[in-house]
Amino acid sequence: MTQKAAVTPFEPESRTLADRVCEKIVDAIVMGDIPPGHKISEPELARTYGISRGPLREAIRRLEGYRLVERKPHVGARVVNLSAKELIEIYHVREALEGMACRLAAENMPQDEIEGLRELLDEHERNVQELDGRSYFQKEGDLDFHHRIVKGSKNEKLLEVLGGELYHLVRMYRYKFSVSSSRPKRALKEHRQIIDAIESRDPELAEMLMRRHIGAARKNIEAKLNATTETKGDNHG
Amino acid sequence: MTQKAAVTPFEPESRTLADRVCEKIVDAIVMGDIPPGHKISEPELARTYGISRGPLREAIRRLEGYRLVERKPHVGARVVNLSAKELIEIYHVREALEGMACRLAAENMPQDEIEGLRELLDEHERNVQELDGRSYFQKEGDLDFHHRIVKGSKNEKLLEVLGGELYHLVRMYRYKFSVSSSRPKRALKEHRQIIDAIESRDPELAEMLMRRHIGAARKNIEAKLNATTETKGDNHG
DNA sequence: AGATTGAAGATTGTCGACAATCTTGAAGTA
DNA sequence: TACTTCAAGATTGTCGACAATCTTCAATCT
Repeated sequence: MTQKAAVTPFEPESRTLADRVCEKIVDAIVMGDIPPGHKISEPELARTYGISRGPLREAIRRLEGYRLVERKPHVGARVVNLSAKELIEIYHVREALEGMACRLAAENMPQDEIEGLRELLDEHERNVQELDGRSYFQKEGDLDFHHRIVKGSKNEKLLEVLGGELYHLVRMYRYKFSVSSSRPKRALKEHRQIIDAIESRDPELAEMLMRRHIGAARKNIEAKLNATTETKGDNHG
Repeated sequence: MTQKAAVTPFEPESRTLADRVCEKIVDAIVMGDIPPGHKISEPELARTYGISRGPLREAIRRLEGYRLVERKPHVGARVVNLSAKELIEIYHVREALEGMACRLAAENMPQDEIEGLRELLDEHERNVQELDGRSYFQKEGDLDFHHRIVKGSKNEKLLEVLGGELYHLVRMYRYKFSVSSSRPKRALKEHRQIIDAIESRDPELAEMLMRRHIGAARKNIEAKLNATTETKGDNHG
């Protein structure tokens, strides 16, 4: 708190190089700038981001923890290319985990967070009415809704697993499949039912509704996949 | 397949240095040789295992992925020291995840794996009768039972999450709390009920029984924690 | 022609050294 | 005495270079 801020020209960026570069690569992968199945070349990325291979390898190792890349010894890392089966598997995991999160949220979520969630849903409703159908922002909003419920469960481990391993993958693939946002009104109604159950402090109902909600999204994807499998086959030709 | 094997004296150890050292450190932490809360010194461990800091940092980063250590920038890594709250949280996650695994196992587990699981339980029963009470091996056997069911779900992501983030922590703390092995006969009976439900291809019942089983273990730990909290306070003084 | 072998190139794994940051302890002051 | 300051030591972050391994592709053999 002395003149420290004056000495450093722009920002000290207390975070490490690996931190920042990892974040950038995550965005690049999630946004599709680095497509699924693409090779992760250490020298190339090191040049791209202007850093040495040391912190870059640290960043790549973190991406592996996020399940965004897969590494083989002496061969290198590639961006994951989820098969249809794996994508469905993730939704089974989400159903179990977020169902439990919803149950715990019904027990532990503070009243003010519940009210904040209701305001979020009101905002979503305005977006849905406005765009009426192809609600682009609904996707982010949907993840925000789910994220807040997990936080409301007050279970740190739940947040770690969902946020650390599954969240990035879901973000990565939400652009391909319009996951429940194809029926935004229906999803919004389900969201309101869920928050009602949480506010009623009814853990069993809250869990059941969330599992049904995610299960419906899964079946929606399964249907789309079955439809496209006929014409296009598996992904990644 | 030429005389390649003759050239290499002992074993090529195709695995990387980081792989082997990581495994050793995992064992050291799980076995308690490196106690919870202990500082992970890079130079010290590098000397201990006779390697450079490069692969050692790789190993430590992997330990962070296993949730066995926590790192802070410019400070270092420490072995995690789970609070009572966190330990309970893990059992909530297990209840959700393994409940789903059990549901899926009832749908997907092949008949031969089910029979293998029955043989495992027969072996457990012999151990229980033999030792009648303090069944040391029951702990490993219990984890083996749960692991096989997760494999039987045929859901790779489920296996990744449970095996990658939670399994090591459960192994690490199973020595402190005798988790359900305090009632081995009861646990064995529950295991048989679960495998019956799986063989009956009854997903709902299978999930319910597994969740009840893990929930009972959790309540068992909660009781022990409440009992010891009075005398000893939180862990890690 | 097709398959196999081998060498050249590139990439990953490992190492040692330097810079930046944190921790520790003593010296100095109110 | 208690608190602040600061300097020495140690630790982590970063870098560049070398070694081991993999990949690629051309030359050779069947």
